[in-house]
Amino acid sequence: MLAENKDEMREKILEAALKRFMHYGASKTTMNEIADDLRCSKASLYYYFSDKKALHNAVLMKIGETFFEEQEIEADKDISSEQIFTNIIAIKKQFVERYSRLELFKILNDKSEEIQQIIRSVHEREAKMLTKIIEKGVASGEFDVDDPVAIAQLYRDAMEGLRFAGMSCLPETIPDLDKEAFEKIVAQQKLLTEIFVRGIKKR
Amino acid sequence: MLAENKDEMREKILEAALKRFMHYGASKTTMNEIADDLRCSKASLYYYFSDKKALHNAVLMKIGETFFEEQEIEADKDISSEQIFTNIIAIKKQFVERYSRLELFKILNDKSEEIQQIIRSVHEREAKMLTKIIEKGVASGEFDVDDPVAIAQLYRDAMEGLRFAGMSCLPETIPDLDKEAFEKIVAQQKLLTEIFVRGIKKR
DNA sequence: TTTTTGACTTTTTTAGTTTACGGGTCAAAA
DNA sequence: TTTTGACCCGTAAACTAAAAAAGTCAAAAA
Repeated sequence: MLAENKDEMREKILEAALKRFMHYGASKTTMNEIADDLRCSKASLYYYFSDKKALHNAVLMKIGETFFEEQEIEADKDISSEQIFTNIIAIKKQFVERYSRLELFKILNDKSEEIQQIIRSVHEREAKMLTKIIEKGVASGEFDVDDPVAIAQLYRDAMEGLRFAGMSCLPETIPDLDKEAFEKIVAQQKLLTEIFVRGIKKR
Repeated sequence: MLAENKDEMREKILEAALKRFMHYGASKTTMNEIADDLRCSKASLYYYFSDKKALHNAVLMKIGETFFEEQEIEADKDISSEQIFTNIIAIKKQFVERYSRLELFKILNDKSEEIQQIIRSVHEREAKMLTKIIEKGVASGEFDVDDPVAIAQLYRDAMEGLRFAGMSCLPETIPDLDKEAFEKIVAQQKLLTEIFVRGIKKR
């Protein structure tokens, strides 16, 4: 037996899968390859995960969880809202750099109900966090906004949207973000954050 | 002869092409169909346009020109910057509604040098217009910005980016904008404009 | 001389077929 | 309870042939 118990084996599988995913991309990784890495049979994987998509989702959740925790810790810090936003941008930047080879978009692109559910819950969690930050600002008298929820969503969408700036059309070929373009996007996110914060500040 | 002179014939072809493009989409329109509509031979079209792409580009330029003129007239009006931005959003909205069936993205998606050139010049023209608006605001003491060019580009990218909000991944299938989602994007653009303008206002 | 055209060639799309690979199952073994 | 080899099966890539559309040109028409 490879592991002491079921959970540990699941964990080992997730680690092996993540390693492959980060090296070759999720879509180019076969169940056989993961099994071979673990010196076990493919059938074993199916004992722990009902199918390949379940494995994808589990990997996704695993890395997503730590990603979110980092942000939420940042969000609770007792610093200016603008500083919080900037720090969150930095965390996201790290995350993208770290997991760029993972081809997350290919996993996310499938329109299955499970994935859609995950995406929705991620959005919700992100929205909650951002709303909380803004509400904190309102409570402290820093901000003057009517509808913190709408403002949070707008901020979120604007940040995400900047990633697509410059491509006036839909890129079916994934634009492998060259260092330069990537840095520019981050710089724009920071600048927009600055303006946005000023724009909702009480005066 | 169908037309008095060469320019008039070119014009007639462009009109026929645009009609077809708007009805069936650019990619589903053949040169033969356009020729048949005009009761002329396909070979005639090639006398006026070197190839199909040249026809695409010409149609693009034609509608793009009027589109830009409308905006530039708006940009020169003597009203508040915020009002100008809002009016430009409305013009763009009309334009998208009007030409949505044209499948512009399919034309724009090809990476040929000619198209890229057009896109670059469009971006430049848009940048110039927005920069001018902001500079006007700076001159009148309404705005306080260091680098109007950078701010204009940021505003432009943020507006464009909002179109992609909510799709956390790259949609290879073109999202035919349902009325509802479309209206939401426009609303967000207006709201972000409001905040953005406040954010760069002198205080 | 300028413009148009029918007949032609070349290129691209599409639809149909085959094949190989990877996802997934299961009864038996450990 | 966990693991496995052998097997099945659906699908996506690879190939192919046929159709359609793009593009050319010499000769006719204006």
